Amino acid sequence: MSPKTSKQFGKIRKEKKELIMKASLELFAANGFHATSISQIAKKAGISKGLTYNYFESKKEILDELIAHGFDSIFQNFDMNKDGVLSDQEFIHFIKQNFKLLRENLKHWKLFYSLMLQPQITDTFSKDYDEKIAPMFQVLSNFIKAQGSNDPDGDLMAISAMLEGAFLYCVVTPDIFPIEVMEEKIINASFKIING
Amino acid sequence: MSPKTSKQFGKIRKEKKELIMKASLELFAANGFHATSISQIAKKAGISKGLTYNYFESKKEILDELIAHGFDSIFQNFDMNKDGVLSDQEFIHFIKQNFKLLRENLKHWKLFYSLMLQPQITDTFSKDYDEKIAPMFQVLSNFIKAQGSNDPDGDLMAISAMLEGAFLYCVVTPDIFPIEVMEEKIINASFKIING
Amino acid sequence: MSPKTSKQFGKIRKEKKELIMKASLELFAANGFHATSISQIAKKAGISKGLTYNYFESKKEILDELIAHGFDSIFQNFDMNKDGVLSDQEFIHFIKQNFKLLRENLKHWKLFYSLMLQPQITDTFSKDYDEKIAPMFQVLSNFIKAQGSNDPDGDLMAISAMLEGAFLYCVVTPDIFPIEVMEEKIINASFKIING
Amino acid sequence: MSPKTSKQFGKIRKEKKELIMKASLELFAANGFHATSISQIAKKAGISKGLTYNYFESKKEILDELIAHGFDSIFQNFDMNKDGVLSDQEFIHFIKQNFKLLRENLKHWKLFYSLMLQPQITDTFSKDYDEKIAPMFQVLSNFIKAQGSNDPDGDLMAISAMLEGAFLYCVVTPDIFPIEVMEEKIINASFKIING
DNA sequence: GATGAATGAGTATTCATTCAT
DNA sequence: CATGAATGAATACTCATTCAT
Repeated sequence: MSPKTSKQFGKIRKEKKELIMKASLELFAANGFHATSISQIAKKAGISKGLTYNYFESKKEILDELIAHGFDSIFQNFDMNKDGVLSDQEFIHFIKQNFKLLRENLKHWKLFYSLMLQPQITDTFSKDYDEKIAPMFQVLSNFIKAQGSNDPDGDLMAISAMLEGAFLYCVVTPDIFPIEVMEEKIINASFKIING
Repeated sequence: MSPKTSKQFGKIRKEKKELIMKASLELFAANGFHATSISQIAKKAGISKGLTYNYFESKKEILDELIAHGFDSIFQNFDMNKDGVLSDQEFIHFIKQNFKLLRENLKHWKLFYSLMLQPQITDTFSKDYDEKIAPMFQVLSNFIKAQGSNDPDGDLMAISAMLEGAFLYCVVTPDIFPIEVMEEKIINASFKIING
Repeated sequence: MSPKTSKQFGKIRKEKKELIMKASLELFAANGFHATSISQIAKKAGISKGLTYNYFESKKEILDELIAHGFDSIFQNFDMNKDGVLSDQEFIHFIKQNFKLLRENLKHWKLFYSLMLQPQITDTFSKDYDEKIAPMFQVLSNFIKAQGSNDPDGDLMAISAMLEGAFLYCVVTPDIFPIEVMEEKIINASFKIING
Repeated sequence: MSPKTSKQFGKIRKEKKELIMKASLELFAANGFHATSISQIAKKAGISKGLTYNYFESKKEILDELIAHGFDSIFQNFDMNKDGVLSDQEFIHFIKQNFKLLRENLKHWKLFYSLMLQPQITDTFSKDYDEKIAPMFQVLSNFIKAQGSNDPDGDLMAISAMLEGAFLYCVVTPDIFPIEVMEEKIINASFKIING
């Protein structure tokens, strides 16, 4: 007879919101933002269209929260040794860690890549992304220099491109490129580039 | 008032069609397929909405022809030495040739990349792309083996990823990464990987 | 923990209901019936949406009760001398009394006027309004005749229109037309019309 | 076989636009702006919902054009003797002219009155209305002063209110108040007020 | 009595596509 | 070949109302 406590309501809100975001992420990643309708999201989440708007102001806001949340879940484990110098073993672990995060957030990465190619959707996104990814470059740069490369900038460019391309392959054709093998080859190639 | 010859008509048709495709490519590359309307295309091409349907069955068909045409213009210059073996100089030229094609067709590439990430748009596209790109892999593979690499498959993977990533950088942030420099570094890194 | 008496409950009910009606009146008067949502009303009244339906069957019913209640609060002080004859002083007092009621119920009047112009909202409203307002006409009519007007019906028409227009001005542009001045001029003009 | 000329298209556009505005005016006047849906407008105009947007950017734009057009059709015949002085006959004619315009544009007036009471709909509207109506006050003011009234400002106030109220009666209950009679009584009363 | 999550029908608006001329 | 008026289905979003707790 008593009304629900605000704690109960909070729990419901949290769970339902996650449900909607999960459904949205899958659809956005699979079909793109524009091609995904609120109806589809609601259907996939098993709720009514109207309820979506009890939790999000707009379709765009779902995307924004998804991006913010994606960033967090990807980059929260990403802060070791940012400014220091990595040993060979630590570098290897660093790359493996990145691939691990990729594997665990494949859909987020797919979403990010597709947003990159349609920058008008989220103008703020690019900036955030650049800021978040910059430390990664810094780690790489430090390592390359510490290894005594004779062209640190060039090597950084090549290795970054290689990583980006490897990620893209994993995202687009995860079943063709075995991520574990890719991972190992990328690590080996990195050392060859630096020490070559 | 002399009636136009069918040859003249053919020429007009061809030119109008190219006009529409040019407008579409720019809009699709800039804003994405879904976010681009037939009205925008017609306006940009300087024709009426209705006329568009005189040349294309649907919006989707414009995209399909754009993809097909993009493939052609990219890969038509891509058939030298497919099955043979490249010298170092020829390999360098081959990579440079690829970057040249990229530079000249930046919008097509942007479109391709965004389509890659939304495969449902053109299911046939992926297959075509794979078929078209396969010879490139073959050329790379041949070269790597001829260079005496001790892990040809691994090196191919790494170099492919590096190229793909380099292309992606050039497409997404053409003003940040100077393509010419990128080109040189990629070539150098390739040799290091193979010979390292 | 003693259970509330039914009397206490009744008091709570009454107060909550008045709270809702007060909030509704302000919003309806300011923004119109259609442009006002139950959410807004509930928020303004500091209660939940659902509770509104514990006191009113529907949004429409709030309006209906508001109208009924508005009539009451306006016309309850309005029954002196209905059938009798007014002296000059009493007539003046009568007009002043009307302006006083107007001033005290400006929002009700604004609501009434806007409803008048959208009769479909409350079909019953017009009839009620006519019935309620009829005695006022009667008082005016009696006074005009007693004053020896040579065109009682015409004068009634003119004075009624003048009062209605004055009320409208006061409702729509209360800051432009000083009600007190308006009041005085209307009274003077009435005598001029009757005695002219 | 030949395409429609731009002249033909212009004619179609003009006629269709008027059709939509006519339907909209009737519905807005009868039911109010908010309570009228685009579906209703399209249905009444005998066209599809979509076509409405070929002619108007939004529902609000229909209202705006309706207001602008209403002003024009009401006030275009309204510029005689604005700054001069009216004889008795000219004053009578002036009032009659106003009632004539009212009769011919009853729906526009109804719309205007209902907008007045929901000022948030068109903030610009009030200002325009005030500017347009000001000359009318000027004409009245000039006449009253020329007649030698001993309280010109007060008389202007009373007469303005009387006119406004008369208009409101005509708009709201056109079948109860015979406009012609009203007209005559208003004129008489005006003279009584001024000369009283 | 009180809450706010949930629903579903409704609203304005967009847009690919058709068609008469 | 060329036009743009016209359609209708789809889309994002709103809101009165219900209901489990």
